[in-house]
Amino acid sequence: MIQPVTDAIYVLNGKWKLAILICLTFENMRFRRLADEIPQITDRMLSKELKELETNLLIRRTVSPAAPKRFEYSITDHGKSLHNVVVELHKWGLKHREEIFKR
Amino acid sequence: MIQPVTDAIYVLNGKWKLAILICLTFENMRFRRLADEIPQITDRMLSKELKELETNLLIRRTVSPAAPKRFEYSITDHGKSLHNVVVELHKWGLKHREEIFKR
DNA sequence: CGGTATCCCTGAGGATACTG
DNA sequence: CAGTATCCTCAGGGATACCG
Repeated sequence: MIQPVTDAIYVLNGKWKLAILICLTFENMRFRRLADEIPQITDRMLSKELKELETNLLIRRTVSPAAPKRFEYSITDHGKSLHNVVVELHKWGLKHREEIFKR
Repeated sequence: MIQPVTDAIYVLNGKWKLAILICLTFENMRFRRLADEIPQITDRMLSKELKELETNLLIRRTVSPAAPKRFEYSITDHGKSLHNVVVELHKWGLKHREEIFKR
């Protein structure tokens, strides 16, 4: 019963996963662009996180056929299906902040 | 914009937090009972996680006045307000499992 | 541009023993 | 029963340099 919840957390685990997913929600991006959008991330971590997201089918990496080759990352339908989760986390995060500060 | 999401994740972070919260959703429990309900957890980790959950106002620890003193943990209203988050994580976790296995 | 390869360090979490 | 105290391990993640 708790397992699916744990699974979900596990997939979203990693310091930059949600930042990357949220970026790609707005538009498709190439590697360098993502690195610029997410200020503190290193190339190494960006590379690692992208691979894990791809393995979990949340994003996809496409290569343009023509030269110069371009590698573009985009969110999959499965990735988009995280929307409700993110919305609830967002709502609760705001609420929690209030709750903590009013004490 | 991403900050509240990060906050929420941060509060739920820790290997046993959700397990503990879900246990306490069903009934109030004392330390030893929780340790029994969550098979792999050690006393040290249970103690740590309980303290963090209490600091974040998700659970409360009450001491019975009469001897023998009993220490009971229960979920707060704020803790209960995580319900929607947990439900969405659960739904998505199930969906994700399907998605991964059908490949 | 789109990454790898190395090296390193910290902190989450485990094992075990002990206490009031 | 309800935890603390100690010690230890390992993996997540940072810094930096390099490659096709």
